[in-house]
Amino acid sequence: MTNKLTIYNSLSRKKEVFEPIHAPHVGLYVCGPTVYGDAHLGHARPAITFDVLFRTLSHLKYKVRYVRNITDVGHLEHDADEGEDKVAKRARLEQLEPMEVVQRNVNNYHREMEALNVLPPSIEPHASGHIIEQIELVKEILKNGYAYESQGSVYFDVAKYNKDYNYGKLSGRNIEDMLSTTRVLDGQQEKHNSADFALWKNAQPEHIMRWPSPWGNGFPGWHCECTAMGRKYLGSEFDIHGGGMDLLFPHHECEIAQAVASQGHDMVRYWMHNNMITINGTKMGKSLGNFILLKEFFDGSHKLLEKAYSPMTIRFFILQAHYRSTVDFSNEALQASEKGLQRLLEAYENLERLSTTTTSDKAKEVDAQVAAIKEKCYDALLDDLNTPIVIAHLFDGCKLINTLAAGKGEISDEGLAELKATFDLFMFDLLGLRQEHGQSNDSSNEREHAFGQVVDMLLEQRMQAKANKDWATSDKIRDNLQALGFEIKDSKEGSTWRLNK
RNA sequence: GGUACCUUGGCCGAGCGGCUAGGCACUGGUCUGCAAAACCAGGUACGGCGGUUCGAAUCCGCCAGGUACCUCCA
Repeated sequence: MTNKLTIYNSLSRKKEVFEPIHAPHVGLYVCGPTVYGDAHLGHARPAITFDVLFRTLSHLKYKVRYVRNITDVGHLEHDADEGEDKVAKRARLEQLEPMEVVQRNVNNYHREMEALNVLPPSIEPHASGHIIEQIELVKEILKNGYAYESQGSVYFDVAKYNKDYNYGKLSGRNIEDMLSTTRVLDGQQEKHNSADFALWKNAQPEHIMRWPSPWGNGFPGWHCECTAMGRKYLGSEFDIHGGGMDLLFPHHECEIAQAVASQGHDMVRYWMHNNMITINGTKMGKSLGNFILLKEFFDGSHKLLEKAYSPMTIRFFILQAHYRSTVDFSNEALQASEKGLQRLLEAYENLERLSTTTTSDKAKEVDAQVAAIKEKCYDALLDDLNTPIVIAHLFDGCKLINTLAAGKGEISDEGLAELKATFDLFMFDLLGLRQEHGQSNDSSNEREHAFGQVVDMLLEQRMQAKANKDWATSDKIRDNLQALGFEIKDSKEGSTWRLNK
């Protein structure tokens, strides 16, 4: 592989060649979930997108420190200044400790990410565990004159900042219009300007989640955590910051402002944003109430789902679209993904059965095809993580394997090894797909194994019947197995089966 | 209202000025005792109207429709 990784930088709105600041080290920060509820399909997208990035960077021999935070404080509902803390609200409703809510949802999130084969990040810091760092950040911004204290809260002075720097450079909005139109409205409000955002919020004693600070008891503003924790673990300048497109404004814009206001220069080189998952053409979002939980996909319990979809189907479905495109949920699309993935995985299994030849022009041709597939997969992945193209080339490999398995064409030992290596690398290591084994605990594996042997036994009897041209018996066995959900595939070597869900 | 973005064959979804994307579904064929699976073949799609160009799904303009952000959201 000779090409370099290019990524689309939201800041420049262009694809750029990725050059780490301190090679071979790479700092990657991604906004993780606010843990006040279960993860839905929308959460899977950034997790999977940046998981592929993490895997790709690691494969390119970079030493990646991947930080994905847990927001467990400071994220308010509704209006950023009036709303209730999301976690605190949930705790109140369920009569739990806030940290009980946090722990439960973090546990669930981890379980679901594991099911999706999303690798754990290097560090997963909690906002609540970094109050001191956030207070320090606020102090620095105050000291530099880009914030003001007001009734126990501290607000970022957007107008002042915008005079010296450029507030809005990431989201591309012209903040001057906003500032001039809104200035008239307030005067006696806490904020000087409605565009200003909270760095620290005063909290009354009845508020459970509050910490002491130079400005009184309170809690940090939402945007502070990422700036403070990103800097703590990745340094005052690091490579990549990712997250969903909906966070671009205000969250990431504010992060930039906070970083620049505190340290005088940018903290992040490349900003990456994944697009949204839509449902009937509209964004899937908690506030819209049209979201489907990941666990509902896995067990098929949501009313919009025709059936359950496995975690790998979800992962494959997401990877079949480019991360910067919206992708629309539908049962039809999901089922298409399910079948496509199955086809790939079965082709991989067929690799085991291929025989090789040592010398043949035909084999050389096939070997060349294999090399081309590998090369194209690399090119696609390094081109801003174009996973749909990678998958398209894997399907080419899939066709090649099946053709060989059908006894047409030849492949050399080396070609076969290369083909397998290509699938191992791209399908499993980089795209992070995996074969799904029903249950992973041993006792059920034993049971499944025993059931499998029973099916094998039946198929053996069917082979006997076929050998005797006793079609009635052989068809009866096949039809009965099919009625139970088994798919039977015949070939010259014998029959194989698969249990369809 | 402001700012971005999107509109591709039955469905999903790549594409970034010329070369078959791919998957699912469908149709025909090969194989098979019959099926299934697999393989082969088949459909020349780019919202509309103009423009630039030897050449446009791809660039420009207008129009139509849609989405996102501007308030919490991955």
